[in-house]
Amino acid sequence: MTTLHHLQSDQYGLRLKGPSLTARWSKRVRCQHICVTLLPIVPGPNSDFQMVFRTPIDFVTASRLLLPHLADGPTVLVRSRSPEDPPSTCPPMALPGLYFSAAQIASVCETLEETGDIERLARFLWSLPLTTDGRDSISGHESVQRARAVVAFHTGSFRELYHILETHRFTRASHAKLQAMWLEAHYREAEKLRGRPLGPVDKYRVRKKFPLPKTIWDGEQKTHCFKERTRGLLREWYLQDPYPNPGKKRELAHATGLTPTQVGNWFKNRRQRDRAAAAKNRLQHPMCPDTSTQRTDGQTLLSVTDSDSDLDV
DNA sequence: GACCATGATTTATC
DNA sequence: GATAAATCATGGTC
Repeated sequence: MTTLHHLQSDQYGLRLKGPSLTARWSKRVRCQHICVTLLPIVPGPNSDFQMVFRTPIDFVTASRLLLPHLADGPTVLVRSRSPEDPPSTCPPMALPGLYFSAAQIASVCETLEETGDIERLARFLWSLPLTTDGRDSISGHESVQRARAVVAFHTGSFRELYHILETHRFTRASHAKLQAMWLEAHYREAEKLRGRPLGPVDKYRVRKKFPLPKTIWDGEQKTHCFKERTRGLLREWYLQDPYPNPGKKRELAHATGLTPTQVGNWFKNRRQRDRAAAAKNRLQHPMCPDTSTQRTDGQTLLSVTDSDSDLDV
């Protein structure tokens, strides 16, 4: 788990200081648990004991709750630093009773987001310093902003969600999830406004009304129609044989720049719509002879109707 | 808002 | 695996 790795690699040597007790904390990861041992440096009535935490957030929460009771005086926890890790390169974040770097906070956010425990994620975010302008090292971290967006979405704070998504640039890896949240939030608001579930067309209009912000969209657009030259080639081949074999499909795919699947879809749709058009034609003109012909292999081959040839396929 | 065209997907059948 | 049928998703027009 990423977070555990970060915590482990950071080699916490937390020191608990108080008038009557100085204890050194060591931490090791045991399976999926964080195991923390309190080792009194000054011999006294306090014996060694261990605390085991399931997740980093448990570790954080428990530290905040328990440590003040372990010292007589005000508790100060500091991260031990190696000489090559001067404080200026990694300013610690002042959680009450505990310091974490921005990277560590981001890791906790990622872990909680992965586990889906939004309530705990919300509590963790709430415990962070109040800086939301994105200029500090915490808010500048994508994982933290994504976590804030997730929490805003799940709590129905859609205004906040939109603000986060519109004012922070996210990497491509986050786009799919954030786009889904953006759309779903707008769908829910529209549903609430209309008092009924949205149909596909309603959703389409919502999407048009609230296009994805550039911060969560790379600008790539799916093509709605193939190029005219491509469609011309497909039409020609279809007239020759509406049931191309895999070899022909590959050949046509190469010629058009489409994938064989796209070629297959096109022929599939074309046959289906030709049949529908022919059926409709028969209903409207029952006396007219059937325009379908038979393939040499016995399957029905539908001719291209007048209306079909007018279609810009 | 209704409707259409079109590419993609899903489901059932052979 | 290929196909038919139904359906969804999207872009567009009126």
